[in-house]
Amino acid sequence: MNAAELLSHHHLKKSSARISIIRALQELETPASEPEISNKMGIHYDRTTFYRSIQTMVEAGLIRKIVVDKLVVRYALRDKPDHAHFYCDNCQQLTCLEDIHPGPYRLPAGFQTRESDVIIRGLCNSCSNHLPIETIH
Amino acid sequence: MNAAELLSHHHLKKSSARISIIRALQELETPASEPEISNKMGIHYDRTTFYRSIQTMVEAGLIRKIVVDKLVVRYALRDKPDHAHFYCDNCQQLTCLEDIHPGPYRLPAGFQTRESDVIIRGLCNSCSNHLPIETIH
DNA sequence: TTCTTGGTGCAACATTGTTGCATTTGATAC
DNA sequence: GTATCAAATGCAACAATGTTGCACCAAGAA
Ligand SMILES: [Mn+2]
Ligand SMILES: [Mn+2]
Ligand SMILES: [Zn+2]
Ligand SMILES: [Zn+2]
Repeated sequence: MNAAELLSHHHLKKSSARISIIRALQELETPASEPEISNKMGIHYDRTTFYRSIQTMVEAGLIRKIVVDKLVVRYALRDKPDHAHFYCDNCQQLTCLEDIHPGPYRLPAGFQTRESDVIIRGLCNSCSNHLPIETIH
Repeated sequence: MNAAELLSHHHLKKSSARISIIRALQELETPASEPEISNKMGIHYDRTTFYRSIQTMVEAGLIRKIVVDKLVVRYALRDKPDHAHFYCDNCQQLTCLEDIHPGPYRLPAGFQTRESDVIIRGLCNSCSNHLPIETIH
């Protein structure tokens, strides 16, 4: 599904910023940070517009915002069912754990879930294999 | 358990900053942000020292850092078993869901979990009762 | 083509966390 | 108690990320 189709699917106007953000995310194929996305978007990039566009698309459900930790925020197209994410403390790579689905959670009476996040931090397979234990503090 | 005992329990030096952070968290009784904690700490507050002290105590396992979203970070004493947290999009209150425990998760081979977070966002019981539906956008 | 709503670009600002370095303090040994 | 030394603190400067106000522009509908 291309950028224009995704936008009309979510009842959003087509606009240059939105289209280039979506294309950047499609090329990157993995959840990406603002700097990573802006690199793909080339010149004529405005940070304010980025944040406003991202927010619109997040609220529309087109894009997923994954907050691993303060200073570690990644964005991804919401093209797969919700799933947990693994963040490697060593190599900073974010891995989609598409087999781990959040919830459903049994909440106290009256609480309404809008969205849930599962973030697992640790060492990824590559780092736990290649790293001598002493260097992991 | 008082502040000094908690520190020695975790093999950390007693220091004025650490003690007053712990006391603030004990008084607040709920996960609190840096501004909330610093208010409780009164005058003679230094933000750099706060962040260095918090980091030390988080790494020692004395304090839990709960990242709800960028610009929404809360800290709490790690005095209960790990549990999920509910963040109300309307009133911004963070509720401990002590009955919901994260994981254990079955990860791909080689992945090692160090810590996991479950954040559920939506409307709390108070807000879903009192709020007319139209005002929830 | 015109109209209108909403998107964009820019400047200024806000919040939260970090780094370097000189000074002070807590814990231990004497 | 006093000396010692590593570690904690305080301050200034900086960095990263997101927000707000406002003038201008562009997409989509009439
Ligand atoms: Mn994912
Ligand atoms: Mn809690
Ligand atoms: Zn890794
Ligand atoms: Zn609420």
